[in-house]
Amino acid sequence: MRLVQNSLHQEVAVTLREQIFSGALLPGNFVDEVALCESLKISRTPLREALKVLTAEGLLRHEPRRGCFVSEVTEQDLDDIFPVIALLEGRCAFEAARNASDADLAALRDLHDRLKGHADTGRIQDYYATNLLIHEAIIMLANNRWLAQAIADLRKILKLARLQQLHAPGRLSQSLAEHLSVYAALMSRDSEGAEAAMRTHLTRQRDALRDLSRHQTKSRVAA
Amino acid sequence: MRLVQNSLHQEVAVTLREQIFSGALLPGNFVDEVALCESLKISRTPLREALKVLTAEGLLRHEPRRGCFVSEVTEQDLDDIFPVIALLEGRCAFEAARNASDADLAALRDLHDRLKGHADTGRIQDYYATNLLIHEAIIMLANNRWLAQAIADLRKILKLARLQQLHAPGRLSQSLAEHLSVYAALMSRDSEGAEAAMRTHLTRQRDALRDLSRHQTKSRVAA
DNA sequence: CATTCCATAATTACCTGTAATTACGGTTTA
DNA sequence: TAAACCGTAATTACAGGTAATTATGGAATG
Repeated sequence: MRLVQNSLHQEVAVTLREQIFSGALLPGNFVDEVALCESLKISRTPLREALKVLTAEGLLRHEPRRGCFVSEVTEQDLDDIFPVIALLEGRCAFEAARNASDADLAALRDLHDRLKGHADTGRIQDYYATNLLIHEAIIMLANNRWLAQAIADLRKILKLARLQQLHAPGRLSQSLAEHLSVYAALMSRDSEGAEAAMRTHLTRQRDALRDLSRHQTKSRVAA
Repeated sequence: MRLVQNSLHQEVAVTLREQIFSGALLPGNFVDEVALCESLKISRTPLREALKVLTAEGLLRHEPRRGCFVSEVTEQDLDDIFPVIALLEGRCAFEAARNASDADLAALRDLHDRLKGHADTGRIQDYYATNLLIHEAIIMLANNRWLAQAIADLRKILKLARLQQLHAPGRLSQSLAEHLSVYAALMSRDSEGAEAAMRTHLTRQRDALRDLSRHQTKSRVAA
């Protein structure tokens, strides 16, 4: 019997990711090693190892002899990332349409019912949580480890960007309709239709974000 | 003026990658920390930091309290990875057809001339080197940092797998024809044609490798 | 004879000290 | 007054030591 306790640097990496995604460490911020060591009550070695890992993931940027900074995501990055995710998740939808069992489709149906419920009642947080579950379910159904990995890598960066953004107001009903379109294609085992619908969904999501950020910028300038 | 000397762990990471890709460290092999420290004449800290980075990249697998091992790539991995690269590099070709300047196309023409030369004279090593240059050129022309990053991540794993494989004998002329097909589409600014041709090229490459590995396995069993 | 247990050796993981580099503040100088 | 220079403080990077876990080999036991 082997009871492998994870390395400390792995747990520290998890903690750091949480701190970044929760906004405790903001994009552009300097990562203070000694302060983190004290707050986490660990020594510098495992922390520094975790920093190397997060840097390799793209969440941090490392400047030799100067330290680590939380990565900043530009509009250009989003313009680059979204088409790639659309491509990759589109492929997931394509494969999912072929692989999904009846039970899988039933589970998806349940998720979409909940999604519609959240959209109708306007619960944005719940909507996004369920939305994420659906995306993850479809990614799982594609049953391709490396496809999933590539998407996860990019989604990490998107998650960073989301900290700098507001949520679009009228986006929910549009997003729901797009999701139902993907779902309908999956139900009828239309792989190409599912792929196209998923691409459309993610492309529109980028469009919505872009409109929003334009508005944000304008109000900032106005204020 | 700032003269930033790279961190030691970064240089060690580069060295380790070279050792892996050159076959000095083979897939499945245990990575002996103390032995590497002595051969590289460094202490354990920067080496261990580099190991964390390579692990995050997927080149190494880390088992807590047991050490690091060079990743092994299965046929299933290849079946998963190639379609994704085909998708991503297909997109690169699509964008390249739109972005390429006349000078870019001229440079590509030169590369393809050399590719043909190597194919005609049967210089496999040179062929693969030039082949790689063409792929990289098209990736650069797509001008999408994250698309390039995703491809680079996956190609690292492919490079690992290539150590375990032979080269297909009659593949060169077929590969050349596929490349010329991509090139022709780029020349005529046919983005969708370029995308489709690049996908075909990478799909066929997987097919060729699969046939080869079947043959390898059979001869191993026979021997 | 196989299996379990224990002690020892080897190795990983973590901590801390030292060296090296950078940032900062005050002083001097043009 | 502004700019450049130098000394000090702070911080990163590397090295080596200590603790903790795992692997190994031999002895004891069923």
